[in-house]
Amino acid sequence: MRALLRLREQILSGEFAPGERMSELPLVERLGVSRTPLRLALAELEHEGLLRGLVGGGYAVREFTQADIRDAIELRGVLEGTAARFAVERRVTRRDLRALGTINDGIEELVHRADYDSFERYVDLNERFHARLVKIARSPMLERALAGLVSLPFAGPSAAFVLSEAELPESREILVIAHRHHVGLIESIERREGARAESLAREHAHLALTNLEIALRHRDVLKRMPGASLIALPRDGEPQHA
Amino acid sequence: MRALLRLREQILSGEFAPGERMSELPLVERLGVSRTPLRLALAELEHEGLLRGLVGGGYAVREFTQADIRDAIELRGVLEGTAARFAVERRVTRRDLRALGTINDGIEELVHRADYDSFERYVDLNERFHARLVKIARSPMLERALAGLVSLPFAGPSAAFVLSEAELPESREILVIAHRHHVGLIESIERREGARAESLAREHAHLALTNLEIALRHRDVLKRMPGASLIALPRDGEPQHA
DNA sequence: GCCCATACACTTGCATGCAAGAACTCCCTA
DNA sequence: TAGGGAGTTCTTGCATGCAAGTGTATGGGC
Repeated sequence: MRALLRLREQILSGEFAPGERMSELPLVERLGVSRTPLRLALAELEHEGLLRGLVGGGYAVREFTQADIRDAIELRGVLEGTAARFAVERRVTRRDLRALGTINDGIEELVHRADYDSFERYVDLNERFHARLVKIARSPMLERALAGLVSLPFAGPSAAFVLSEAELPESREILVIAHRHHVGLIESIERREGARAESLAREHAHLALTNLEIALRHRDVLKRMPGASLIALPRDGEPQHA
Repeated sequence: MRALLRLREQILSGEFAPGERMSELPLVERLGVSRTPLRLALAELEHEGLLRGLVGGGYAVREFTQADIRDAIELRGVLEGTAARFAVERRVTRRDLRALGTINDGIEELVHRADYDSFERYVDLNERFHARLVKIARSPMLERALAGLVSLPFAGPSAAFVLSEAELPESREILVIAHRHHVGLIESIERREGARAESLAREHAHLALTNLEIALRHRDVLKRMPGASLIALPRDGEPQHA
């Protein structure tokens, strides 16, 4: 377990160049564990998507294009939209809706604050809102599919909120809009409006995409995002095909 | 690798009771491999969804409810629908469309035949159609998400076609309808009708669900499906909550 | 007779040693 | 000088031995 945690941390902090082969022996002395747990950790991280297997055995850090990130976020929207629709179709309880409402009330209080503690609490509440939304869909399969997506460092529901920490002017508005999306989601689920709930969840994810595109224009901000070194940034003047 | 293949095969053929602890030492002599590759295989199968980790370490064969299976198939529809929409939005090439058409023409020829060889060819062509559909979405993230789903034994695009092999009267009609769905999918993608393409793919997956529900009424047929022993069948007179 | 404590056995997790395979380099030959 | 072959080294994959933790069973004490 130690091997997994330390290795993931080192990968996300950019200590390995994407694409280069990660030989086991150097990693053994770097992480202070034996090859057996290391191999397990490498296999685990391949499943998470952070590593990719090489042809002759061995692994390399995976590199993500901006298109990959866009797709991952959009797919999260698609799956969370399905979660919202499932919640509607499966008669969510009032208790679940109240829980969502309470979390979102907590978010509302924080939207207009600017200190770092508030930011941390915001991220925590936001994660809990999204986790609860998936939970009320009552679908282990859906939970599994979403878990496979948000294991990617930039695909989670709060990944792009490095912006508000950075106090960019756009970030405040985005928090307001995100809160409004949450309100609409609760409302549409309560009224059994499945199609609206699904679209809203998709649009909500697109907000993260907007967030990300702002971050990509402020690369100093992007650097704070864990796993930023895994993103293939196009060299200036070399447009990346969408 | 040997360990992984043999273990998966034995699980799918029902040689382990769902829920019971799979100790390593008995598996070692059963599979004829050492504990090291065995542990890797166990971890791999946990990721595939066939095993679940137990609290104090160790694994058990996972049991799937009918609701799980329904959800997995519906999620495949959601993701393949997204693939179809991506294909539209990303300007699929004529070459890709031709390839889909060619595969589907091959399917049309087989729909009205009844021999076993034709069944095998049908399954092969069907798999290729779905694989190509995902490919033309040009999204590695989407491919990954779908791969995580269809690793489940009953969620793949051809899993429920044990029916037509069994020559049930309903199965012939279902093949005709499935072929028509494929035609509609190609058409809508060609005409850049993203919403229609997405809905059609979803409806197409629902056909597999219909298929499965027929199979659940003919349990002798269900038995032919690999991994059937992992399905929690409700005891008669004990309705399963949907 | 019942409950608690201790000891034993079984389980998983880790480390190390070994073998097989592939790639790279160096040398020899054409 | 260039190409091929052989040797060496580095790589991953597998097996086994060992230790630590947990659960259970048995015995002793209250």
